[in-house]
Amino acid sequence: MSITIRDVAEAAGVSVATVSRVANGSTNAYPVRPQTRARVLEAIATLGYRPNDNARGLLLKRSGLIGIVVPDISNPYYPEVSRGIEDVAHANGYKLMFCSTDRLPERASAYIEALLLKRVDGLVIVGGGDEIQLSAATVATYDTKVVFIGRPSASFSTVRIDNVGAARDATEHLLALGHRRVGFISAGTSSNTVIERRRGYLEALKARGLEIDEDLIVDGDFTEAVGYAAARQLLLLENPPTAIFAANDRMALGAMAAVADLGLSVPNDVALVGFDDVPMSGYLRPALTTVSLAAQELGERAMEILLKDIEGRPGRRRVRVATKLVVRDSCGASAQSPAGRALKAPAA
Amino acid sequence: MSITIRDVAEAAGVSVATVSRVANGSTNAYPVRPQTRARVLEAIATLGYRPNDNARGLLLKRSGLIGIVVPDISNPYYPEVSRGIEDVAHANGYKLMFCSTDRLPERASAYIEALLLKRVDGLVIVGGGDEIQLSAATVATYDTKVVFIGRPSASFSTVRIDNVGAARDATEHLLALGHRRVGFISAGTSSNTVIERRRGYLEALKARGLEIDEDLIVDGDFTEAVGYAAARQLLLLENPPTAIFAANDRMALGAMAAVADLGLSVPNDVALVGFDDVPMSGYLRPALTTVSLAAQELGERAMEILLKDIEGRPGRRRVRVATKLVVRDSCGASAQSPAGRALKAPAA
DNA sequence: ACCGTTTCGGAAACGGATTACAGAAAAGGT
DNA sequence: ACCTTTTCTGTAATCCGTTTCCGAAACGGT
Repeated sequence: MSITIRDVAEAAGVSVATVSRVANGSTNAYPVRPQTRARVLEAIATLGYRPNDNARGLLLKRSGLIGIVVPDISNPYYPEVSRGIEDVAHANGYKLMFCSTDRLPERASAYIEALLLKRVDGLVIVGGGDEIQLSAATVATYDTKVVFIGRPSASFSTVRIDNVGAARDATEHLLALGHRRVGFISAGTSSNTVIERRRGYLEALKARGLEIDEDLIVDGDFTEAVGYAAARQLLLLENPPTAIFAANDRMALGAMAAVADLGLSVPNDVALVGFDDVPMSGYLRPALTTVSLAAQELGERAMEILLKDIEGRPGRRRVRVATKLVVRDSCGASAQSPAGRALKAPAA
Repeated sequence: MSITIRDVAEAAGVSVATVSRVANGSTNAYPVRPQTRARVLEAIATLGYRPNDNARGLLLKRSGLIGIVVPDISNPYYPEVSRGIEDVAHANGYKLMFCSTDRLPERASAYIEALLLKRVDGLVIVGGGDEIQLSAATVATYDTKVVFIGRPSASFSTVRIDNVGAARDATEHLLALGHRRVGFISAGTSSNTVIERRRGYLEALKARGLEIDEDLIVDGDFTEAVGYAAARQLLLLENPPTAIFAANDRMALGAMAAVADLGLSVPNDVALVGFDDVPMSGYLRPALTTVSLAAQELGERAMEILLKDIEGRPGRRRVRVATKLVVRDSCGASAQSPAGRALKAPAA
């Protein structure tokens, strides 16, 4: 059916060994004469030969594949991370196998298993959701390099941001602007990420000696729709918050819509801060104040770790990528410093 | 190093054939005694045996992989398409190899080549960009099933939407609201998709006997940043448009920001219509009027075609997925029909 | 106890590419 | 011309699962 190396060998009148040597950069130890090489290359071209990666992988014990598992492809944050991984992977001759679990445990484990069967050379697990349960013992059987992005681990390499600190800073920013009732739109307890962001929020309140009002903490699920509902719930309280901190930008967008639909305005009636700094956030009006976390860089760092591991310099590495509060208009701070509006000009 | 089927056989005191029969659903013709089966299963579990997919693929000539190539993972439209593909693929035991070309020709061809080397069982090429040049003769050498989403082809199966018709309807909608100067934010000539949308725009104007003002057509590139710049350029014309039709939602968002920054308002000063209906669009305020194109369904249809092809019922299939103009607030029509505001309640 | 079925398990071939080893051809030296 | 060295090419083993073909064991019947 498909063209094998033997077909090429026959067409060129040489042995399979010679074809192989031509196809890959011929080993210096076994050079191929230019005219022979030319004959082989011609045969490859005319037959349209494509070496079978299964056969290569079987023998070489490497697939040239990196597996990447993300919780939810429709959240723009993950594509950004993926792009970082992809850029570094591609530059080093690796290809990506990309899987989105949609936060479904069965799908998550099915995908991880499939990636292992494919003998990926490395595995990047993105996000801290509990749809993925990985004991160190389990991962130890994987026979591939593993790195986590945004998930704490005592045994494996991780690339993370300081969610607690960033959320604390974001909340403190609102408090510094004079807000005393700050709502928080959370997202369950299934994701480490959100748990940490919530902790940062609480720490900021405590640092100011404010007491925690549980009514001000509402559960979301990372989507606009639920952000909308959560904000609505907050704003319809007897004693509504004057500021809302949403655990991600998508929920912040939903919240912004809810504020508008209640006839209120951001930031005058309600200040709003998000988290992630996805591309759209700077183009909302009012532009969204949010925590920028260099998603692409997270991916790049993770892939670099993987490369080192693959090249035989293993070790548990832990990288922290810096975050930055991007102050735009939605928090109301720009009235004092118009420069905070990052996107007056289209240059992002 | 890693556990092979022979290790398992030895541990269980049986032959490799028996292990294989247990691991897969034992062929009816060669049953395995329950106690033997149990011994084997136990050995598999304790050793943590994972059959090598390279070896299987080599022998069985199938990889269980579907390759998918998208132009730009950061545009939310493509993740939606992917999810459609993924759902159907996953339900049928196929896994996805996902690649984003970032519209770079070298990367596109490198990825397609890599997917072919991996012997994917099927290939979905998404988008109509010219970074991918595929002659029928080239694809014919691929030795895998191929389906295009959003790219016309005389020789291969396609899943498409009626871009021309949808753009015509969207433009006509603006014209029906009384607009006579309607700007169009395009996106180069490299993508079929945008060429068709532009044609639809022009057809709508012609149908009304309006003459084309080239100044009203500005080039974008699918991103918010360039949408912003393009809208700004349009609105600063001596004779600016009263309505703008953007070739996708991301550019529409940029345009919305530009309108606001010029001290104008949507829809009162400028009516705005987008294309794609990405998740955020319903949560912008004003909510974005846009063309909804069932991205997920596109993916599902494509994958279904692939499955049929793989199962031995080949043939060139052409599927059209319906689009729908979702009238929200940004076009100014909702003043007449408040029901047009699709997202008063969070239920999307 | 013997024979004929049925049920199970094993040996071996196969898939396609890589590479160590050996052997052939060409080049170099006298 | 002949021998040594260098340069090239071919043979065959190997990677790991699957499956076909056979032989062995177990069972039932008489």
